[in-house]
Amino acid sequence: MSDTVIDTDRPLRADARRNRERILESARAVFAQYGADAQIDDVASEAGVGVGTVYRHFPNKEALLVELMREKFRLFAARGREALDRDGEPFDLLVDLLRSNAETAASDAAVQHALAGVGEHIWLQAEAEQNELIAITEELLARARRAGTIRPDIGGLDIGMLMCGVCSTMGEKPGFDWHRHLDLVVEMLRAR
Amino acid sequence: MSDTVIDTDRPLRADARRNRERILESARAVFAQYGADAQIDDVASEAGVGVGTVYRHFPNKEALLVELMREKFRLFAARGREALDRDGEPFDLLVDLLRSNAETAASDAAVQHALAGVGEHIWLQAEAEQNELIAITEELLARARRAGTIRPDIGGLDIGMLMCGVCSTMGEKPGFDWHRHLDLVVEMLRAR
Amino acid sequence: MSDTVIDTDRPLRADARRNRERILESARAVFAQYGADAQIDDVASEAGVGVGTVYRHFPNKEALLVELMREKFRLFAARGREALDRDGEPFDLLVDLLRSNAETAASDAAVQHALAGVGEHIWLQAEAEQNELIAITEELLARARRAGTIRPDIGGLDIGMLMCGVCSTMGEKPGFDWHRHLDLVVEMLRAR
Amino acid sequence: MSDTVIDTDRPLRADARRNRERILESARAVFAQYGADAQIDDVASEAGVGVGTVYRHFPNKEALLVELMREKFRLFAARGREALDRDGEPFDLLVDLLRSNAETAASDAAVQHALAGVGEHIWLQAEAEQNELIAITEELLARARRAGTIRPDIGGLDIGMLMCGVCSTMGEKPGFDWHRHLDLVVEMLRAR
DNA sequence: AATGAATGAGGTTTCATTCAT
DNA sequence: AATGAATGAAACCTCATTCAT
Repeated sequence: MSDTVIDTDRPLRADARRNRERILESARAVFAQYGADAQIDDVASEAGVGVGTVYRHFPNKEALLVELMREKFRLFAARGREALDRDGEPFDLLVDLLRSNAETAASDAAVQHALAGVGEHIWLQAEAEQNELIAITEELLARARRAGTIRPDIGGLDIGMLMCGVCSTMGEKPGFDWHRHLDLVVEMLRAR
Repeated sequence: MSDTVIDTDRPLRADARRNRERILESARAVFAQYGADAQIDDVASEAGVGVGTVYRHFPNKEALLVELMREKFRLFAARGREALDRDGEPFDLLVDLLRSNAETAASDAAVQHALAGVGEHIWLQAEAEQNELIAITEELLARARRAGTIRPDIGGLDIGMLMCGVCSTMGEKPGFDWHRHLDLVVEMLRAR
Repeated sequence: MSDTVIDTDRPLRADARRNRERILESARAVFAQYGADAQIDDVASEAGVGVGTVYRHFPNKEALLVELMREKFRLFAARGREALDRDGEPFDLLVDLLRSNAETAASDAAVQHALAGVGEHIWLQAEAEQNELIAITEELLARARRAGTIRPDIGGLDIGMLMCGVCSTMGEKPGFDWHRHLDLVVEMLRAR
Repeated sequence: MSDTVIDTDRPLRADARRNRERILESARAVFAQYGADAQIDDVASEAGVGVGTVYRHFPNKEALLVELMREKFRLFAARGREALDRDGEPFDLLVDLLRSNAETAASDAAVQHALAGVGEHIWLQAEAEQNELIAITEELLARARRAGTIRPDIGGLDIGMLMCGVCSTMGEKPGFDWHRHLDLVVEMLRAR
């Protein structure tokens, strides 16, 4: 803790932090491409470190996946906060948010894995971040509700479920098109 | 089909067929409980047969999973055909169908696995059954469209995607409730 | 045993014998092509019988291989006897014999397997046939010795070893040419 | 080589190298005794390491066998080089070489397996070492040819084939005696 | 006597995790 | 703190042989 002051003059800790970053970066890339089946060894060599170093920073594979999911949720939350700060019609802001989040998920097999069905273990360990995200979503929903542009009975968890659903159709299933799926969801959300 | 007649005079076949049935039954149970990670050895011992017997009937694990999915799709299609034969408001018939199919999926981890996101390999090998299912769904949709009780732009593949989405929220994720998810989907489908 | 008389009026036994022949025929083909790694199932289906039938005639895979080797030795011996009956320079007769036997071996992976190095188990169970073959070879050698056209210190076992050696170079080893190998052997055998 | 200098300051490498050596040593022993049918697990436990360690050093069983064969070829080549450095009648030097190599092969079932007939896969993957060996043999042959003590038409590949042949008679086949076989080969090689 | 389905020990290989250096 | 070699429990699959029909 006391993050602000001493870090720079303790080179090893800075080194370790840099390593942690590199590991996460590689993990992002590797898991995004190959999904949760990717191997820790691949993450390590992509990061240019030994496996042991990965395990020093993350007790096991799951923990690494969890951290990646947390990151994603934090990213989604950050975008949500930006949306809250932005001017515009609340419903449209929400839709933009959902679209960009979906786009992010579409390029990351590990996210799809965690969001869609399997990988509950991972899901369950990111509760704080999810709650934060849901809270922010609720705020957007409240504004849209006030504006009368959204179905009034929709809650933050509903948004979560619907977006999980969209992610589940992002694979190579022939005939499926998650953009269309998302469009349908958006229409469903819109006030009549 | 014509179960009553010829079976008795093909004794060996009957035996093998019974085994095949038992294997599928066990596979259903084992995969339903442990998902696609379950082991062939477990399926075999659950069925009370040797591993070799499983491999005699299904060349590998995937083939077994595929067969289970095919079965499910056939079941869904059969229910669809029943719905087509039944009297009633087309949209309501469709909704009943979706509800009972979802209920079936909810009790089977392997189906969720295949429907939700991962397991595209499996999905891709059940094309014929999927197409059959989609065709039947289209017929139901057509009737509902004529009755004016469904959103007119919804197609069979849309139904497929939306139901995949519902399946993706059937896990233990806290706060999620697939019944609610399905209700939202149904409302979206309903003509305004 | 009394081969000539009773066979025709005991249909089952005739049937069985025909099966045995078919099994051996298929075994010849299958093992010739794939070597000793070929599977009993392949032999059975090639023969158009069930595996059980193969096992009724031969207690196990080895026994089948042994029988095939015995056959080969008998064939070699038969050719040897023909050579003994034929007129001609004894050494030349011997060389012709070796060449045609080598040609036979060259088209049969299982023979090579048994003759060359591995497969002693099989070798050891065909002693009677080998001794017969050696005895015939000795007779040919004796004649050639009397004619003064062969190295006088060569015995039947020597011929066996040298021919085993030739068989060991029949594989796909690049640069190797068993015809050349056999030519060298023949030159060595010739009296100076 | 330069074994004396750098090794000590690369500790981890030294460990791994020691393990690699132990694995090869055990593989030598195990394959020598049981032939190519021996199991990787046996090699591992003989070496006192886990199976995974064997697989870290050699991607599969064949690779291990190949390395053993390469070693042998390198040993044969080294002996050949020694012979080239030694004074003496070239033909006699060659014969000594062949005898000692044969003796080595006689105590190693895996070598016999690879040299004699089967195991072409293995053979084919040691080409470089074979070519080196053949080149050295050619040099010995050239000297003997100049000395007029060897049959002038014999080439390095001929020597290879003949020695393969000798190896093929090293098994337990009754009546066979590879020393006698080698003697015959030697006489064949000698200039008349 | 024939069939071929069933058996299951045994084989190779993978990969998350530990641990010596 | 970092390394990457080592570990070994699985996982999948094969195939010689048995046995119910």
